Amino acid sequence: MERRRADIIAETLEERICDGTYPDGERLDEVRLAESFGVSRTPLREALQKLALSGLVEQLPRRGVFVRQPGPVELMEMFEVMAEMESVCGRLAAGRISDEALAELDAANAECRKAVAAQDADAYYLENERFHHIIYRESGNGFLAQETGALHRRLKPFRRMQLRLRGRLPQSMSEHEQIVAALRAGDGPAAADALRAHVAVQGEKFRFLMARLKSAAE
Amino acid sequence: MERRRADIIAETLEERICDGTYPDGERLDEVRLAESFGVSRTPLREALQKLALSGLVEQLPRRGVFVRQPGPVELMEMFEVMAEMESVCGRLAAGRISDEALAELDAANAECRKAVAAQDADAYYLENERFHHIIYRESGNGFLAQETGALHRRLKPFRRMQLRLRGRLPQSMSEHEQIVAALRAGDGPAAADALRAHVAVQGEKFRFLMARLKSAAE
DNA sequence: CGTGCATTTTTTGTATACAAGGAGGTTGAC
DNA sequence: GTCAACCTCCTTGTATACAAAAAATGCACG
Repeated sequence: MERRRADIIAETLEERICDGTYPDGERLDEVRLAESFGVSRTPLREALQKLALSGLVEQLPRRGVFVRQPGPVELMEMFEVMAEMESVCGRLAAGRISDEALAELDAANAECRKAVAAQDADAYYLENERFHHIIYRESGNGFLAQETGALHRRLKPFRRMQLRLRGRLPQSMSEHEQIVAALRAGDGPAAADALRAHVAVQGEKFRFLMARLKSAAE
Repeated sequence: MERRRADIIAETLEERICDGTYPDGERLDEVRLAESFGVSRTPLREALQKLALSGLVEQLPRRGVFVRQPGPVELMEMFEVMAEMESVCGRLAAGRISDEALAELDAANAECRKAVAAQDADAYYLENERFHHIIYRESGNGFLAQETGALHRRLKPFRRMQLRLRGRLPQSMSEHEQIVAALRAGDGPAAADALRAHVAVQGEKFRFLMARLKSAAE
């Protein structure tokens, strides 16, 4: 499918930006990166443009590309949108979800429960991701599922963080169960509210983390 | 701001794809287009990649790029998402909108009314666009406003179409007034419902147009 | 006459070479 | 001594040249 060097490079750079290897504001030097990847500037430039369109880097004409980590304000905005989109997915899915998908959700939740028992936040996140993607898909709207998935991906590192807060795992777990209950009942508004709250609380927790990090830095 | 040839070319191509100059499935030849623009393949390729990321063309590795007009199903999906996003904008805006913005909405509506009286669908669409963008902005969420605007832009040619249906202009007008009333009252749910319905009806009208075109072609 | 393989040709992907614009330093004037 | 203008170097943007892969064509064989 994607056998172009440029795409592989874009993927790698995206990962590095998300995991913080390149801090905010860092200039990404074309020639140096090209060397390090063992390619010429051409595919590297294509990769950078791809990143620019995803919003991960800013491209100042004739000046270079700079890593552009979303600030606190933008992050909260993104979490708000994420909450709303998941909410919409849930509302639509409530009327369209199949029995098989409900079983899948149960299975994912069972795995989540195991992870909670094992206090394994990473494993929890993995299954949590599966859980959410099932709902996106069951919205019955491929375009919505894709867009929601894209935003989910972009917020991934930040969503993960807040799971490490004490007591968050069991709380998230119970929210998941409420969501499934609403979906099983075919109650659109309830599913919408439950999902919106579920994601909104993630934003809140994350905000709290940010504030703590900031005050710790001072 | 954007003084790169590649960006200008991307813009031009985007327009041509949207207005149907290049039909669905058309292969976009790099060398021919490069010649026609009087540039080399490099900036042209960058433009094509940009379009690929916006979803306007599909890029088969080692095979070329092809215009990819959204099919009826995908279009309806996009309209559904559009309706939901506008709805969210409206709900948020109801609690955040300023008096100045309300005045702007009134002004835009006044212009719309003039266009209705003049039976000028183009003028109507112009002011209609302004109307909606004010609401996006007043959602108070820059990220949401940007994403909603992007989708609006993509659906633009299809939104325009349905305005030419008989009786649609006055109907749309009255919907606008309901929306402003809900926003002025600070009634989030009402604004959300009004906006969702307003956009959803566009999707419906558009679907009707599609069906008619299709049957006419047979 | 049709089909399958090989060759040729076209086209994409990548590398390199060239041009243009900006950033920073140095020098000269006030 | 300081400010400004000019010059130089470095980086980005663009063009061209090269390589590899896929499509097309022709030839041979069944």
